[in-house]
Amino acid sequence: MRLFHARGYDAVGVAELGAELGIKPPSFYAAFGSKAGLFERALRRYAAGEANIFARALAEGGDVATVIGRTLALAAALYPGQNGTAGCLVLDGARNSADPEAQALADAAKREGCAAVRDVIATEAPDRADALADLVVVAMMGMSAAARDGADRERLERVAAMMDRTFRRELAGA
Amino acid sequence: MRLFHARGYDAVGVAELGAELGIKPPSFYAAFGSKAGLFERALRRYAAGEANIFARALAEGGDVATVIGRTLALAAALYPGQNGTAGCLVLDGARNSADPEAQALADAAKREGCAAVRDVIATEAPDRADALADLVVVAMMGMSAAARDGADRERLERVAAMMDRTFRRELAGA
DNA sequence: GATTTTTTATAGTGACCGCTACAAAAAAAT
DNA sequence: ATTTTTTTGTAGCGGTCACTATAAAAAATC
Repeated sequence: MRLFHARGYDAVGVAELGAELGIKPPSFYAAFGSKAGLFERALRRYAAGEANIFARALAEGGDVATVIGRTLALAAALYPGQNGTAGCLVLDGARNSADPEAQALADAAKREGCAAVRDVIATEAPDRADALADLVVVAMMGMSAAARDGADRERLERVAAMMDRTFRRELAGA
Repeated sequence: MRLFHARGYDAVGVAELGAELGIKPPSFYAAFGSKAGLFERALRRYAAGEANIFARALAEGGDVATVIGRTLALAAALYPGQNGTAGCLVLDGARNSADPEAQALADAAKREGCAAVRDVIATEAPDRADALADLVVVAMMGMSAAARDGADRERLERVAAMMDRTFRRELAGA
């Protein structure tokens, strides 16, 4: 998960993944079936843990604006990463990958996350849920990309604060 | 340029690039020196043409808010692309690339573009130019990523309109 | 302790990568 | 028209890719 997160799907080889896990290729394939098989498990583990910032923000309760603002703040705190693991694995892990299977896996995870955001927004603004969800997702994708390009937490937090104000205004009135 | 734009630096091979240009590998290396050499020329051509949406927006004049709003609208119109060339070549062309030379070339082009945005914003808001430029750049990176994930023009235009309102509000008052 | 089953390491599969040596063909110069 | 230079195509360089056949070691069963 860490290697995929740090360098992206294509840039990491099976031999290196095995070395990180302390196993050799045959054991790797016995355990995961394929490189994409491990990627799928990495995506699931990622989405099931603390990296799922929207789920964490949602768990703390509050109205939609509070949840979204908390999500953006968590993104700013998490996306700088450590050991090169910047940005979001789901959003950017298979970006520009030549492997259609990896693309499909990441795409499915993205759709799941985006749908969760949209559904929560729809509880307060059913008519504009799609547009508002797009706003949030574009903000997260942009922050993930900026983090991968080296943006630190301070810069991301400034952006997150502005995006939070934007979302509240857009949610409140047309 | 089109192949790099559509699939990213690593996913395109020299043989395929040569086939697109109607030349064989030896002629390719005689003309461009290396794969990264062609990528550099592609980035320059991209930034020198109509894909440099900020330069186009700036050329039409107006105050900072007008220029930024126009930039975001142009991004929404351009980023869906055609023949798979979605998003921005500079922002996403070397994303997750394993080649440090390609990364450095794209990074330099990004810095150049970001500096241009910051400098223009600084003419009206010198104190908050960095933060406001980050907001714009994150918006563009997010729209580029969303376009690469299949977002169409309509969705991007809705996001661009919201980001335009955000920028005007943030520029106007703290 | 002997036998069977599972797991692992060694080694290598064909395919593709960026890149290039070499020689044939085309162009230019004499 | 002959020679020289440039350009180009053929073929292949070493290297890495995801993946696997085979056989040795370890574990489990009898």
